[in-house]
Amino acid sequence: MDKKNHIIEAAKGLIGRFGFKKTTMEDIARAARMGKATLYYYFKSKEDILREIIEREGNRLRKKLLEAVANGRNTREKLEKYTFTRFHFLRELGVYYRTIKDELYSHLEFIEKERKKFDRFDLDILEKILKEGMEAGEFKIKNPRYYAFLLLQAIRGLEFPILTGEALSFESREIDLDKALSTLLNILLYGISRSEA
Amino acid sequence: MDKKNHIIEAAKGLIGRFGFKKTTMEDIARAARMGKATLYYYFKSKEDILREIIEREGNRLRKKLLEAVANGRNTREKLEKYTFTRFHFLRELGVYYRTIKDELYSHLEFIEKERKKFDRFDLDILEKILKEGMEAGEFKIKNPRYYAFLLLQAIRGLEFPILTGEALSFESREIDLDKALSTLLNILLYGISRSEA
DNA sequence: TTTTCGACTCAAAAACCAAATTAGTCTAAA
DNA sequence: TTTAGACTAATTTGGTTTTTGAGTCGAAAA
Repeated sequence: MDKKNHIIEAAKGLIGRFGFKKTTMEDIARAARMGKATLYYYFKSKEDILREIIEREGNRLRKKLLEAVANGRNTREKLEKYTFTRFHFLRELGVYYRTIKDELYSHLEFIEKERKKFDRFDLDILEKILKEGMEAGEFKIKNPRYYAFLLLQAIRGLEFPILTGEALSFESREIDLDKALSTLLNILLYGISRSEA
Repeated sequence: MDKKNHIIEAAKGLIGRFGFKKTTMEDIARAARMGKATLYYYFKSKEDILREIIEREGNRLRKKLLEAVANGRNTREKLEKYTFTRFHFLRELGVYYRTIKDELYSHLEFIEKERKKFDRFDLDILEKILKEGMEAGEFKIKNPRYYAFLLLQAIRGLEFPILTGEALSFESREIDLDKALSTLLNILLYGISRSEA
């Protein structure tokens, strides 16, 4: 298990720097100071190593998100902590995500699977936040899961440029994303009319 | 000028069906029933034909959008007409856009230019809608252009899947985008709390 | 028994080259 | 002013060889 971690760490570094295709099994073996065949004792394929890395990163982010949300006192705070956490994690992972995305023309099924898992998680957590808001009497909506979905897409509209590596710019200045996110939350919660009240 | 239109139409059909690279100048010449050299009398290069097509489509969309918005009686209606028009145009153009995007690994500068032109246009029109809303006493915000920007990004979050060709799905059912867009506008205008009032 | 490795295979990718296409030009004629 | 046929130079294609790298195996070390 400890060895497995060791391999994962080595692989993560290399893949992050050079991309998945450019990183060879020999490279990983060398970085982990062991023979190539040994890797196959712990992992059944090169793809399997990537699968594990992605799975772990996913779990790490989910854990972070749950912790972040737990600390919020009301809907506003929870949403803010949620989006910020998500956001900084994505930024941190950005390069990684992109190199992999670019290389894997053919999207691997486990990446697709992880993406779906995350979609569900996002919806679950947002739905929960909305339901708690309703219980606290903050507002009343009929279909919280549908609302969660719309919120999620709206938020993604802002974070999308990060994933593609473009800068989000407004009036040709690069934008402060935390601030933008915060204002967007205000709009979503209170509406344009009341968002500055 | 009429000949130019004729060429553009021929080219548009072919490029739409087979993509930009697969369509040869001879193909276009044949479809327009003229010699290849004639094309070069009207256009300085193959790229130049594409440039003109894109520019024209852009103008057509902008015109449609202006018309749509002009018919709205209040902010809500204007935004709805705006987003719906945008949206259906994008869907119609989807295939076109995608084949070109896929082929032009290297993004051409005139496409980038058109994209920027559109960004500005979007901001301008949304800002105008918001300002008119303020004048009508519907709401009061400090920085309408910044708000226009946030609105735009939020809306893009919903329409993005169209551009990439994915279906936007919620709970594994494909979603009615007009309806989703409409609800999102409610949220943006009135806030979650009041969006169902 | 569990773990590691060097040496091997084979499928896929890179490198290479020749042949064919095709964007763009030119000259001349309608 | 507009059109076209013949031409060129650059790019793309298709087919071949070479190299690389994922994955296996059997033996040895721990």
